Amino acid sequence: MKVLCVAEKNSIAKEVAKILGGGRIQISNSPYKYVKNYQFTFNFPQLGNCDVTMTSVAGHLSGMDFPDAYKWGRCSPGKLFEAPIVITMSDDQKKIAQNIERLGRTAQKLMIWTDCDREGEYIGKEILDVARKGNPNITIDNTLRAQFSHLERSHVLKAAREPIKLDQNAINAVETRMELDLRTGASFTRFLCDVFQKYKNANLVDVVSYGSCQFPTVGFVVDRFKRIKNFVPEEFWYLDISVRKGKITRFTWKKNRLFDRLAAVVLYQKCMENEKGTITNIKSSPSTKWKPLPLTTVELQKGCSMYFKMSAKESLEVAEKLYQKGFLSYPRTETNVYPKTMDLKALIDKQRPDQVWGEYATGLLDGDLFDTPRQGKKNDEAHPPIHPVNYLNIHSPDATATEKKVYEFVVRHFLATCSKNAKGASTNVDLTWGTEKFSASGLQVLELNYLDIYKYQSWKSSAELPEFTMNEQVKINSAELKSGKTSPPQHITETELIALMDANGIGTDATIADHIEKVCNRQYIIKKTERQKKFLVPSTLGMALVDGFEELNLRNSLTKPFLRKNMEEELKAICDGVKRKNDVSHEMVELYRESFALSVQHQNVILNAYQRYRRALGEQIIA
DNA sequence: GCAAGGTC
Repeated sequence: MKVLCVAEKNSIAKEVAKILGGGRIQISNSPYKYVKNYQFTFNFPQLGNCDVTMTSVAGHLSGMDFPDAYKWGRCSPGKLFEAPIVITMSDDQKKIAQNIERLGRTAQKLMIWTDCDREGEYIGKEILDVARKGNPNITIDNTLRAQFSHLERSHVLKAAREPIKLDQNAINAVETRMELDLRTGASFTRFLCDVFQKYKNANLVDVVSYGSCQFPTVGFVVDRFKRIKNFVPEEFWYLDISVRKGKITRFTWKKNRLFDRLAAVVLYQKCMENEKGTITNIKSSPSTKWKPLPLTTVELQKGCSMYFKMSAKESLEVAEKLYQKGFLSYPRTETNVYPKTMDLKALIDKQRPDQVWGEYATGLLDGDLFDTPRQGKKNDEAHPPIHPVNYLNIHSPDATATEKKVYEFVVRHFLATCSKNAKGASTNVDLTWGTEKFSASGLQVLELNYLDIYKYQSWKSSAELPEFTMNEQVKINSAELKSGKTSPPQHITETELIALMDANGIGTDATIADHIEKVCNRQYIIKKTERQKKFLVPSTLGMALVDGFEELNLRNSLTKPFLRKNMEEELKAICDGVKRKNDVSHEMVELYRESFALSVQHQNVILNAYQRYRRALGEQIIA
């Protein structure tokens, strides 16, 4: 029997073929240069000895679009909520499809090896539809679906031997997402371009696009910017006291601060009637600084943005190159727990030759410094956390500067996850003076452990506290009533933006960087550097869009993350079989249609917001 | 000239 296996990308096809084929594989080219065909034999329990061709696609095999009659300018944008949708293929996708169709003609069975996530399930359906064109005997019911989450040998063999079926619910969920994103994205984008037409002619704005991820992204940046702009500093008062015992120790007020000056003055005067205070509690406890969790895409991007000032897009691109060259594992992952089968020590072993961290790696293996990694709670069931798979000598001139940084970061992070937590001892002393309570704390770092390799973080001992005893009467050395002012929040950094998007389900690990880049290109937000600090601010247009849409008071805000989150929940309901695709699609389309109608009706509100900001230009730092 | 999601 002939079996056609299709993976989501060539790298998976290659690895799976290597495992199933057991070394006897024939490789041939396909019409598309990134896809190869691997031929071998394998004994499937239900099918017996089979001639297998393993190939792949390269992500989605098709896209969605509107028919010609609904192209830009040929219909009013609102029509797109009910327009028919056609499946389209790019030239590259056609080449890939051609390969599968041809291979399908001679195959009796199709086995899907796409990633085990929602999109993977849909890609599986795309593959099935193409293979069916070559061979009508192939149906969704007789198509096999391999279930695997990583490429460990026994796991892959089990996946080949115990296939299941494609999950129609997951396929429906993705179809719903694609349809909604297309209808809402295209309709609002065309509408907004019309609204801003006269500014486009003046070259002030380019395409004014709407996307269910773009707007909330801009919304986060605008939100922070406004909080800074609208910030009013408030004066506060606090007691600042010190005690002398051998040396001077400062104590902080448990009330922290008061915004009522008179109340603070009264308390201060009451306390000043006492010359001494009493030590009411002494507590020493071990203190731990936790090592990092295994590395996800989002954490990689946050780290590279924070420590190397790299953009999210850039760090992912670099990690991808390192993955293609075989140095790093697959860099798009949500998983922050290592699979049980992963041989951590073998991976550490590969880092021994390094002139900088080789000694540390050796210490982990030969000493007693190795410690079981922490286990995060996220698992995408498709890819392990990012880790080095092969040694790269970054001290040689071959690698680029950014490759060196990213590789070193991944290695140090990986070694840190396999190290012990940092340990310290903290002491807390409570003091009562008159009616008020104060405290002082000291930290002694005892063992740096992972911090020896994870140079991006630090943990320092504070000045040691004197030896106080319980109920000890101590003389107050100094006592002052001081005042200060609250300060505004800082401008949002790309790191924070990534974290906000991740936490609110805006985009995926693979697309968050793309969305940030897109809203930069659309000139909704601007990257700024001041005093060597990089941050993001909204542009005039970005501010106006967020303000304008907020002023419309839509039932479901387009600039906040809730709508997208809502859609995510609806998609999950489809996956779980709780809701039907058509119902969700219909409900959501109606919801957007209502917002769209109001936006069209009150488009002057959006335009006014823009004109208002343009007039205010000059004294603003926004462009 | 439109979306977001895959991947090279």
